[in-house]
Amino acid sequence: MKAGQIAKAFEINVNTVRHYVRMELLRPRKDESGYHQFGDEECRRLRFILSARELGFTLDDIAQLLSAAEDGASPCPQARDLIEQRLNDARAKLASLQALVQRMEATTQQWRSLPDCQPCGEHICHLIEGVHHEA
Amino acid sequence: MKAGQIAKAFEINVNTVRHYVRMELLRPRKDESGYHQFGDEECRRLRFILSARELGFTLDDIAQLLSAAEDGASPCPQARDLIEQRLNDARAKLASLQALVQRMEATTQQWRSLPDCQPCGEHICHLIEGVHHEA
DNA sequence: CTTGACCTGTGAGTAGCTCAAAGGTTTATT
DNA sequence: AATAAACCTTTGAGCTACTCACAGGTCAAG
Repeated sequence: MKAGQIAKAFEINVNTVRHYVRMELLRPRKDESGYHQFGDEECRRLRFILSARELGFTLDDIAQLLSAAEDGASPCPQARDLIEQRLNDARAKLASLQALVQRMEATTQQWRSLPDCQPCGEHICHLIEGVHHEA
Repeated sequence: MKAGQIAKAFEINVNTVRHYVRMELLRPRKDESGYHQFGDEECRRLRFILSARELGFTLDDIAQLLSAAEDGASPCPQARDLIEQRLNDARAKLASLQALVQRMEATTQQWRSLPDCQPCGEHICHLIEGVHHEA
């Protein structure tokens, strides 16, 4: 299997495959003419990579897990640790994103009843700066 | 006002100020010895930038809005358009992040009742690959 | 024997900072 | 003064996970 073929098999961009090769998450052999040869082992690794990615592991995490597994160790304890961290990260991101969406929704809502402003030398955009002409 | 002072005044990292200068969102004059001079106009711009950032505008959006305002036009119509787009983007991100967090939560939950696995030549990590030995 | 479809490695672009390095200026202390 | 501390400047690079462009090699079909 060459790069394009494994990419098609897993339905991912061939550049993603090459990216993983560059990062050394995948380490295919090469044939005489310099083409990568993806065998069963590489398919196994790629399947693992994609599953882990789905679960929010970073590529760096994945590299660690793969490297543990290569050393014959169980990657599970690390996986349990790492997913906790990623889950915390994700929850934090989620919270700030939720707050952002709420701010944006409230803002667009408000803007519907406000007129456009003209540059006045004081502010650049009343809407954005939240300056509501009172009185 | 020099870079460090305006940064402190707005409670942001001085490197962020410099970043905005580099992007030309801020364009302070320079004194004889090459130091940036942030005056009222730059404070106004920075206040605007930070407000817009809070509302989810990209720095690129902000550059457009500033440039419109500089041309004497009202940035409001653009702002209304752009925030719709950013809101759509944010909602999409939010949805996929929510899905991720749910996947992660369900997964960590499941993992609590599953033992660590050993490398078996078939899979790299049963936990991650979701292979549950059935029967 | 040429065209087209692959393949390779490398460099750069994406967003918004953040930090480091190398060097100039100003201020405070001795 | 001299010197050191605390600023300032520009520039380049690092972060994440790709994605694309480019230059050039390989291979199968017509």
